[in-house]
Order: sequence, then structure tokens, then C-alpha cells
Amino acid sequence: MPSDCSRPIDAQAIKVACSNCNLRELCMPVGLSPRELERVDGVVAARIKVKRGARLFRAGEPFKALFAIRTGFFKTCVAAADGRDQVTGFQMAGEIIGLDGIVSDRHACDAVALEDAEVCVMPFDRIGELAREVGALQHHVHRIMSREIVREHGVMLLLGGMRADERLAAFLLNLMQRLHARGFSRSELVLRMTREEIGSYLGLKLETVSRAFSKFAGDGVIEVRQRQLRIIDPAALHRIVDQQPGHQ
Amino acid sequence: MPSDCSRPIDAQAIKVACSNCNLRELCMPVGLSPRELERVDGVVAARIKVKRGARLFRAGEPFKALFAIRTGFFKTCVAAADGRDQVTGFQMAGEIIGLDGIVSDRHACDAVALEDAEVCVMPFDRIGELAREVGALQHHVHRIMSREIVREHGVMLLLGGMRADERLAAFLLNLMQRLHARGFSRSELVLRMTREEIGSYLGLKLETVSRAFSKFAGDGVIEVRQRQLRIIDPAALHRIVDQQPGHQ
DNA sequence: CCCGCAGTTTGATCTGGGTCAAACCCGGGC
DNA sequence: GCCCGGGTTTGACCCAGATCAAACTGCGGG
Repeated sequence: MPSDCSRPIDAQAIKVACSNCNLRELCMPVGLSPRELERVDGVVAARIKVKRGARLFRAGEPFKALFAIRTGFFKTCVAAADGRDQVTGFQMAGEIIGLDGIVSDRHACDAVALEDAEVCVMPFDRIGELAREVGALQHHVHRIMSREIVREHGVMLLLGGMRADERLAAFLLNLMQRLHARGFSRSELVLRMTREEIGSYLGLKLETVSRAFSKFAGDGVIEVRQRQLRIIDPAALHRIVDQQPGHQ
Repeated sequence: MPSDCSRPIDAQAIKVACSNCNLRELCMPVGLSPRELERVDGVVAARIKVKRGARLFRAGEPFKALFAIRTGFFKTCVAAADGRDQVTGFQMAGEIIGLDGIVSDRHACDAVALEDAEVCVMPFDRIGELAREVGALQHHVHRIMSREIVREHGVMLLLGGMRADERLAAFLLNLMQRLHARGFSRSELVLRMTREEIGSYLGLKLETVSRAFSKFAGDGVIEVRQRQLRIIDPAALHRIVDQQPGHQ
């Protein structure tokens, strides 16, 4: 696990505006009036860059803002009192991180950049003020938090009852679907995380993840070359996910 | 799994008021001015009773309101396309359910009463309006959703990396802590759910749950008589939870 | 009071995936 | 070009917990 907490501030004073951001429809509400749009622009205080391996925030740090990912790829992970560590999610452009910090005014997990990244800082009190004026924004915030809750339900389903290869298949399908929604290929992707990080997320050891990859490759379902993946037979992945005999 | 969806409407026209509800400090923000308090009273549209085994809502049904539990005990569970079923949580008096429905305007899980229960119906659009006027309420809603996200992180940690007895110990401690916060004994409780439901929540089979109970009892950590539990040595449970060698 | 049945306990056996270990692969630095 | 180290693959073995099976418990209903 790489180094430490650098948080290089983006000094350039360019006007940061959601209204002309190409990720707008991913992280902002749609159908705003021009007036509202103008107001919502003010929600982003700054953009900051995060180097690969650096932490955007750590568990325990005071919570001040949510972050919208503009470019790059993150993982979030929690650590138990003992050394145990669990990856709770992987986040990509257009997704919001930091929601877990609201409840106690302190971040409850670490957010680590898996590649050089850029994020928009949205001070939480400012979000609150604006949400009170712009109803659509208020509802949007609720939707984003609700979406995260539902996503975690899915992970619980996966961790609670699926076999190793079902977990990996579900993971890959989810990743593909999100990447595709961002305009990337429906069949090719490069994994930003290690086998160990995938394993932590899926409740498996890295060796098991590796074996599952090899099995899929052997069955002609995917092609693996390091972190370069090509999905050959998505339908087969779907079949694997909802194959009844999921034991547990 | 018991029967069907009855939702007996509470016809009695008693004035429902949070302001004189003894659970107020559990589900409502604290430190409201009298004026705000009066406004917030309006958030509850009605109270309804739910019989043991009945569903308060089901996955797929349109989402209209959040529910605050006044009395009783619920479980929420999601079902995958195949028959798989996973309990995602157990909820008790003062807790809010339905948050997962916000994102898509449809409930994403079933909520089943595990004993006769009574809940307050809080229409979501009304919450939205009031939150826009009462800042404390807005923040409170955010906090509740964030809390749910953090809770689920904990479950992921548990499902992802803990052994059977660690899971059960963590589960019991969590239950005790929440019951104690509601004024119940710190050492005695009656389980409202079956071994199978505990197992589903913890990602274990009912036999494994039963064996873990027996083991704890044999070690003198707890006393079990059916669903009647007595915690004899809470410290031992804590030790079990953060015993390093958590394999996985 | 007895029956039936859902829930629980306990035992015996099996197996998916964890653990340990060795070899390999590849990119970056010198 | 070569070396080094992190990440990955593959094999051999083992164990926690799943599975199968049987017996027990306590409660609600006739």
C-alpha cells in the first residue's frame, strides 16, 4: 500500500463551473433552470489533484466536504481496530465520495487514488445551503446517498451468499456497466486495482481471484493479460452470476 | 417465511405529534426551537400497525414515505433474480426504514415485521419541504442516511473478513448496544429473529449460527435458552471480535 | 391433552477456498 | 542491457464451515 497524504492544491484560478463540465449529467441533477444552474455552479469550491497512491482523506479526519471525481479512479477502505482492512468500494469519474463522513463529522474510511486523479471539492455546508434553495439539488443529494445504500445492499448479497466465481463475475459486470455508461468500450477495460484489492472487496484472497480469472479465461469467457481485460462472452458472466446453486 | 402484505390503517384520529413522543431524541434532531418543533410535528402523516410476519413494503413497490419504527422489530431483505435472499439489516424502535427507496422511487428491499409493530409514516415530499425550512431537519436526514452507509461498511467488514464466531459476537454486541441505548438491560435480550435470519444476515448457515451459540454457551460467555439470551461475559465477546487471526 | 410443525440442536461427512510455497512476469531504475 | 521488486500465477495441502441427516423442543390449535 503506497505512501502518504499529499493533497496538492490546484492553484490555477480558472473558473470552476459545473455548467460546462462534461460530467455534469453524471454528478449533478438534470433539468435545472438556467438560474438554478448558475447557483449550483457555486457548489464546487475548488478542484484538487491527487497523485496515484495518495489519500484524498483518511478515516478520523474531520469531514468538511464531499468530493466529485473528475478524472481518475479511487478505492475506499475501512480498517478494524485490529489490522483488518476491507475495501468498501471502487469509484470512478462522476461518482461522489465522502458520504460516510456526514454522520459523525469525521471521515469513516480512507479514500485512496488508484491512478492520478482530479476531484471537485464541494463543501458540505455550502451544499446544505444551496439544497435549501434549489429543490432539485436537495433531492439529488438524497438520491446519491440512497444509491450508495442500495449499492451496498448488492455487495452484502454478494459477500453473504455467492461463490468465488459468481462474485468475480458480478464484479466484472458491474465494472463494465459503469465504464460503458461513461462511454468506454463495452468489452475492454484495464483494471486499476490489484488482485489483492479485488479480493478484499469481494471477500476473497488474491490467489482465489487469480484462479477465478484463469478459469474464466480457460473457458473462453474473458481474455486476461495482466490488468488488461477483454470480455468475450458477457452472457456467460450473467449466467455464472445467477446460477442457482449458490451455496452458502 | 410468513404470509403477506397486510397494512392495517390506523383509523384513530389522535393527534400524532413527535413533540411528545418518547422516542423523539432517537429519530428526530435535537435542539430544535419550539417553533421548529411545531413544524416538524407535521412530518408524520399517520401511524400504522404492522402484524408480525406482514410486510411494511416490498421491493418494487412505489416509494412514497420513510417509516420511523415506534414499537416492534423489523428485518429488511433483498432478493436476487434467482431465489437467493439476504437479510440486510434488523431495525428496532427509533430507527428509520425505507431510505433505499429514494434513489429510484421504488423500494429496493422488503421490510418484514418480526413482531407486531407500529410505525410512523413520513411522506418523503413532506420531509423535503420541511427540511428546506428547518436546517436542523435537513442535516438530520443527511446524518441518518450517512449512518446507514457507515453501518453497511461495518457489515461488509464482517462479511468480508471475519470467522463465524467473530461474526456472531460482533452481531450480539451491536444488538446489545442498541438495546441498551433504548433503556433495556445490558445483559439480557430476547432474539426476535430465527437462527436462519441471523445466518442470512451474517453470511452463515443456520447450523453454523447454532453451533456458535452452543460454543459461546459452553465457554460460559453467554446463556442461551431458545431465543432468550443472557450475556455473561461481554469482554469475552469483544475479545473474540478483534482476535487478530481473522483468516479470510 | 395430544398432535403437528416450525424452529433448533447435534453429529458425520464433504468441499470451496484459504494457506503455504515456489516460480514467473513485467516495468522501472541504474 | 540487466537487475530488482511488486504483482501474479499455479500447485499441493488443509480446514472452517457447508451439507446431509436425525433427533429434540416448545408452542399453538383442535
